[in-house]
Amino acid sequence: MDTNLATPPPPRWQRRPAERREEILAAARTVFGEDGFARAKIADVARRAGVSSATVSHYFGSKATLFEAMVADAALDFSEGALILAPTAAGYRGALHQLIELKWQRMTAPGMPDLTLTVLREIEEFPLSAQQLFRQLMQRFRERLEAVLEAGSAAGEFHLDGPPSHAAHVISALLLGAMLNLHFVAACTRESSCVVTAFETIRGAVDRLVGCTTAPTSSQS
Amino acid sequence: MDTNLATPPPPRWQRRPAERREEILAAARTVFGEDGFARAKIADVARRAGVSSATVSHYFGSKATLFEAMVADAALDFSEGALILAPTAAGYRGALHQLIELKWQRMTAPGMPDLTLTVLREIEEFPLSAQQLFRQLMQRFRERLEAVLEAGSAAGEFHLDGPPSHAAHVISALLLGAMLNLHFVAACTRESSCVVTAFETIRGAVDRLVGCTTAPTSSQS
DNA sequence: TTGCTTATTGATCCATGATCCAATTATATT
DNA sequence: AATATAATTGGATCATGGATCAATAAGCAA
Repeated sequence: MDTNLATPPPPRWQRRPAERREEILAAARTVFGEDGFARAKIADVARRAGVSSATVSHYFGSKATLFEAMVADAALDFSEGALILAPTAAGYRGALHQLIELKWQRMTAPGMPDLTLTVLREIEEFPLSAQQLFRQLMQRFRERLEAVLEAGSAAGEFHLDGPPSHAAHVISALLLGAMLNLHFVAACTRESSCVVTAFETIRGAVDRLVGCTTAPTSSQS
Repeated sequence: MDTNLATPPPPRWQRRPAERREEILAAARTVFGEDGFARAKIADVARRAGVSSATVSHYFGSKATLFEAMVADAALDFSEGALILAPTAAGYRGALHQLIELKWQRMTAPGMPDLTLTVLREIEEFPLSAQQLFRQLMQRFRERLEAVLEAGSAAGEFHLDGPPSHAAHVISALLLGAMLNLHFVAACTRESSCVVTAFETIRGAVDRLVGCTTAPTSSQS
C-alpha cells in the first residue's frame, strides 16, 4: 500500500527532444563506423542510444538521412578547426608541426579511423552533402598545408624540390595511409610499440620531405 | 520444317566447371569491390558471371565463403610476386624504385582500389584466411622495402635518419594513402593532371625520404 | 485540474536477398 | 542409342531489417 504512495512509478521514458538527437547521432557514429552503412542496423543505433528504433526513424526519417546527418556532425570533430597558426613563434616549421599534429589527433581520435573508412567506402553512394563535405575537409587541409609550405619556402626555411601542392599531397597521403596502416593493417602485429612512436616517425618524415634545415624539433614541446 | 533440321536448338547452357569458377571469382571481385560485402548481392555476381544465382551458391556455398575465395584469388594479383631485385644493376636506388613502382601498379590496377577499401572495411569480420592474407601481403612488402633500405644504407647509397623499419612504414603508408587520395578523395577535383604525375611525385618523395645522393632519376627509364 | 501537443513506442507490414530443393539437361560412358 | 552423372537452373522458403501507424504517455499551458 504505502509502496504505492511512497514510490510513484517513475516515468517509463522522458521527453528530451534536444538531447535525443545528439545521442542518436553519437550512437550512429559508432555503429556506422564499426559496421559500415549496409551492415549497420537501425535497431543497433537505437539500442545504443537507449531509444526504440521507431524513435530513430521519427527523428531522421530514413537510414540514408541519418547517415548524412551523422557524417555532417562528425565532420565538425574531424576538421582541424580554426587553429590559429603562429608562423613566427616557432618558425614555419613549428606551424607545420602544429598543423599536422592536430590533424593527426583528429584522425586518430577514438572511432575516427573506422568512420573514415566507412565514409570513404560509401562516398560514392551519397553524392550530395556527405561526399562534398568529406572531400572539402581533405582539400581544405591540403590547402592549409600548401599555404604553410609556400610561406616557409619563401622564408627560406623549407627547401622543396617541387611545387608546394605536390608536397602537400604527399604529406596528406602520408597521414591518411599511416592512420590506416596503424589501425587496420598492423593492428595485430608484434610491433605495438609503433603506436607511441608513430607520429614522431611521421613528423621526422615530414621534416625530411620539406627539407627543413633547423635542428631536430625539441625546442617547442 | 527445315528450320528444325537446319538449326538444332543450341544448348541453353554449357557445362564448364573449370571456367565457371574463375568467371564467378572475377565477377565477385568487381561486385564486392564496388558495393562492399554487405551491399553486394549474389544475384549481381551471378548476372555478371552469366550464370544463375543458384550456380554461385552451388560453387561456393555461402556468400562469406565466396568472399574469402575472392580475396584469396585477388591477393595473387595484388602481390608484387617474385620480382627479382637487381641491386647492382641501377644501384639500390634502382631496386627501390622498381619495387615501389611495381607495387604501385598492383595497387592502382583496375578495380584494386575499390577492392582494397572493401577488404580493409571487412577485414575484422573475416578473422581467418582473408584477414591474415591481406596483412601478410602488406607486411611482406614492408619487409622487402626494409631489406632494400638496409642494404642500400650499408652500401652508403641511402642515408636514413632512423631505423629502416620506420622508413619502410612511412613509404608503405605513403603508397596506400596516395592511392586512396587519388581514387576517392581527389577523384572529382580540378587537378586531374595529378593522375599522370602522381607516381613521379611519390617517387620524388621517396628519394627525399631515403636521403638518396645520386642525381635525379632519368638514367634508367 | 484539465486538456492539448508531441515525443515515444510496440506491433506490423513489406521488400529484399540468401539459401535450398527438386527438376532439367548437357556431357561422358557403355 | 541408352544410361548415368553432375552441372545448371527456376522457383520456393525463410530470415532479416527498414519503414509505417495507431496507441500511449510525458510535459506544458490554461
